[in-house]
Amino acid sequence: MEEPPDVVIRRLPLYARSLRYLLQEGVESVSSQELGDRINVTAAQIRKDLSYFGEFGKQGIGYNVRKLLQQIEDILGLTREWPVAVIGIGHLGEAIARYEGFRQQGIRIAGLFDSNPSKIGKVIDGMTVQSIEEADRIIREQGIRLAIIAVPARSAQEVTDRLVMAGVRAILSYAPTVLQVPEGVWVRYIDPVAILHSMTYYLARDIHSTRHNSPES
Amino acid sequence: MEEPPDVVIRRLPLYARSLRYLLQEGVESVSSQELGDRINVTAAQIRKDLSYFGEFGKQGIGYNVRKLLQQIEDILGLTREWPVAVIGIGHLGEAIARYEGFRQQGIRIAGLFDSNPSKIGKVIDGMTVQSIEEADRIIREQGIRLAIIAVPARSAQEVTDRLVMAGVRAILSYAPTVLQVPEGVWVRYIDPVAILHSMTYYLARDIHSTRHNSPES
DNA sequence: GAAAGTATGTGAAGTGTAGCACTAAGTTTG
DNA sequence: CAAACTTAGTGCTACACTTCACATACTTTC
Repeated sequence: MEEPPDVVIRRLPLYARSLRYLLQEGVESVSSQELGDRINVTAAQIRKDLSYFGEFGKQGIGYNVRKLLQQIEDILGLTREWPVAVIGIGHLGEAIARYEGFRQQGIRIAGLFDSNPSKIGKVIDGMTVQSIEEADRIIREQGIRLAIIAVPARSAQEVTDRLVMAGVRAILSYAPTVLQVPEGVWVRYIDPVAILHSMTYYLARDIHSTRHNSPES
Repeated sequence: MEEPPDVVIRRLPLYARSLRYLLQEGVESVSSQELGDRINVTAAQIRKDLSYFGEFGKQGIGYNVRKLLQQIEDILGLTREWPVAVIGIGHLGEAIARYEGFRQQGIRIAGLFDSNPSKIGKVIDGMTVQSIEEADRIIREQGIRLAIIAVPARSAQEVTDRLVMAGVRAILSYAPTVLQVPEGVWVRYIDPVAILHSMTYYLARDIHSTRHNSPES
């Protein structure tokens, strides 16, 4: 079996989420077509994606929602719980710490860290903000491999180096800068400003012309 | 000249940002190689991308930082200011409203909206949270075409329909659900949970095997 | 229980993007 | 001022991903 491409891995969580919604709605069976319509992905794409991991459907029927969800969660490693460190407890870091969506499905906020002494000791949702100095030890002790960075761009690289040194292997960064990491460490970015700036291109163009080409991310 | 693909449009803001940093550092000239090294993009990619819009460099020299930045900002429509409506003022919406990064470079938060009466009237950074009922009028009056959605998944589609009806043409959604929009409306998503869930795949795999394929988003 | 209907899994074709490698044009060196 | 060096712009190639379309398999209908 071939190695699944990263684009496929990125779509799996969307399939999983959609299946969770279906489950809540009490739907027990779904076809690749129905699932695809919900998330604007073609049926063939879904079937191809899943085929990297096995055969999960029944011809003539479709997929059992609960079973497929379990299998995708298993593939993604969501059957266990992943402790996550959050670095940088400004407005954004605090919102992340409080976000219910993280609590579920395999993610557990395991530590909040900041370098600003005025933030340290602050309690957010039952968790105490700790000094960044403590991060190394706690990451090592708890075997934390996932971190979310919400610090200013200027300190993001320094924080990253530190985290990687302590054992973090996957980073979700909200800092508006590209991080350099050694082989074997995964970085993904959340960059709302860049997204907005890319959309203004189309808005500006649409104002000047009437030409349209297909939107939708 | 050919229509630039969307992937290229999405990279332009990254180039722009990197050029802004270079400008702050006092660098006046940069080669595609140097710029690429900073943001982990090949030199050829940068040159190819820019070639969709014209010729901005000097052979043997590279690019004038200030000039290239201006030209990219011009392409992206960032020479004017885009008013943005923010819908959903929970922890995240508030963090968005307070984020300094939005204030700069063409984006101006023009209105904060929520459906929860207990939120309405709240003042955030000098802006008063208004009822979602007011959004239609204000979007029309101010010609707002860009919106950020930070509402729960269950109300995201309803809010979207409303915004589109009022004239919004580009939406950045933080809601964990796929939105259906008519032709001519752009939607992009920020989905930290999906990103984390895609990274756990690699973390889980690395624990079970020693095989590595290249990380980095 | 045969025929019609539905939907998966997948080889093959099609599409789009990234990178190579070369030409052209400028600069620096001696 | 010529030779060596640097770097942009770009046609072409290679590759990766998406979509098509069909064989297969299961279900429902009559």
